[in-house]
Amino acid sequence: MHDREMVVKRMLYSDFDFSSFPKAPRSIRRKVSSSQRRDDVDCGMMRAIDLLAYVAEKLQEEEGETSSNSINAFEEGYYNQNRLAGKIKQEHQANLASSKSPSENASGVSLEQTQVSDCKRGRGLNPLAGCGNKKEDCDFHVESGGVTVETCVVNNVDAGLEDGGLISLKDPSQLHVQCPEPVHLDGVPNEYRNRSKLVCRDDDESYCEYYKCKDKCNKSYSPSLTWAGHRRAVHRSKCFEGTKTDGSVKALDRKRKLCCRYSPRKHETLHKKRRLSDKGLVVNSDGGITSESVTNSTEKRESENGVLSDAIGLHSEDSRVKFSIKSLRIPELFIEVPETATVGSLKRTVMEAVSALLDDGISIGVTVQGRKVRDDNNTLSQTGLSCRENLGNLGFTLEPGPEKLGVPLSSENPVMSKPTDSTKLSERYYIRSFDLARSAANCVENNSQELVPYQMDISADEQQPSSDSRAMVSVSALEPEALAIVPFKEKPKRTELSQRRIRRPFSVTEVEALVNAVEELGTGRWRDVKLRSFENESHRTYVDLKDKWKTLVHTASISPQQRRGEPVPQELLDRVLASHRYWSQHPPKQNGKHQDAATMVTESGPSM
DNA sequence: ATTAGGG
DNA sequence: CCCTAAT
Repeated sequence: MHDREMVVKRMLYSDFDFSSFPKAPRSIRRKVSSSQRRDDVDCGMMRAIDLLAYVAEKLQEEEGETSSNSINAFEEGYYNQNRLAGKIKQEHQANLASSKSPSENASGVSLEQTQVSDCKRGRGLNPLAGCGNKKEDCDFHVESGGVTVETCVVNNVDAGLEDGGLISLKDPSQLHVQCPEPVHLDGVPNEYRNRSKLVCRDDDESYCEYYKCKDKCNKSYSPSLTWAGHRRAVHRSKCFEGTKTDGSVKALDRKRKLCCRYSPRKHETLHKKRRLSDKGLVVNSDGGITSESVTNSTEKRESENGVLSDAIGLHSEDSRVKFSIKSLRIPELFIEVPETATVGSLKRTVMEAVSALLDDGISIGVTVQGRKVRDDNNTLSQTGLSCRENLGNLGFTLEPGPEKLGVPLSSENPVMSKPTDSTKLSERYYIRSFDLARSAANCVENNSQELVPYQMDISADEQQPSSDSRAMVSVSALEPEALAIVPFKEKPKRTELSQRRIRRPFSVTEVEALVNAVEELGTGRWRDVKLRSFENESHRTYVDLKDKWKTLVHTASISPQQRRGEPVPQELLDRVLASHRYWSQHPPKQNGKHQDAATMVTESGPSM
């Protein structure tokens, strides 16, 4: 209840005077039962928005008489009329008081519900329908972002206009409407606020602006709560406690995440830099608020989302490795809750999920160069973590405790099975594996205060704005009892076992060494190349060398203008092409003596 | 474990 | 760089 009140209050922090709106008779309004209104809440919202559209139009007409610029008539009309504020708040709170239970939430429309439902409504609706207005063909767009307040107002408006009670106007100038501010969750950047305006255009070339909500963002997931690890089932029954009716956690594959996400947008470099390290809990209302939206208010998110933060600080001397862990995160956490869930319950769901994870015990994995170090007996230097050679590539992962692995879900808790589908019971369900967490550690070279960029910071530049590896909360419109687990269908793309390695561009020196080796050994002997010229560079695998050669050949084949990155001397590129050409015609003999560079150059002819 | 090639 | 198939 408190949560809902809070939401509503936030919705209503701009007041709306309702006194000038004629109301339908009480008898009519009373006909709308609580359940009806809940079921028809979307319609109610839209009708209210319709009303607002009409009001806006009227205001616009008013404005149009004195100003030719009517673009923002709607908003201006709202903002210029302040004196009738207040009453709607009382009405809305009254509605709250009359709602029977928090779960019904008939009038306390949640943020999620608002946005999703408005998304559903989408465009193409006639905002004037139901208002008795003659206008037609309004292009009515609703895009996600901030329809919240309208909805809130809508309920009140709706209450007054049930049964299509005729209004919203002998003298439109008497209308005094204050435009409610859109309600946004913390961290939503301005771009979404800016784009969240709704444009209502009619045939008169005049239009007003509302808030928009994209209708393509309707995808919802079946509520479920699952936990995953290593292709083996990991069920945390604790996660269900208190969440099985209103929330869920599910691991999803990365592709699925994209379904309800805004198309990527460019962000400032600063945001890019921070993207990965700042990623955290994100509220996603089916396209409304996405993870990449949360790129500001860093400090706050640090405290909110750093599940384990400021964990370790180590110092070093001599040959010791020193590093610090800024934070440990749980980025791949998926949570689904019904759209009727309140923000408060959403928070609780996340909290329970995280708590369950921690309470059930986790183990720490160590990755070096993105590769898991399995042998606990290895020394850091043995794992290639000599700071002299490897800078900033020590990583940690949070994993489920080993005792949690290998448990098929079918033998678990009945909650885990779909209660309505007995055939499913016989299937073996697995919870998708996913990155429970990962972190980057700073490895500082001995005798140096120079910090190596965080792995995440570096890779952030490589990431698209809608990059993965973040927690996301989506909202589902499905029934709470549709609790389901995720059948294991496919191998997860990447788990903590195989974190992507940091990108480390080859230096010219390395390129030269590579060219020298290939000239001598030929292509196809990458292991030998590795051993010959890169044995001490543990982060360069023979596959890396092979790949680099491939890109070198490509680079040498394109025009200099098309090349990127640190320029490779043309002389080297020429040698690359020469070697490539030569070894294409002279496959290195297996176990045979290798051709040396002199021979190659000779046989390549004068064109070299 | 290596190599080759597509992504 | 990653992933996978083929050796």
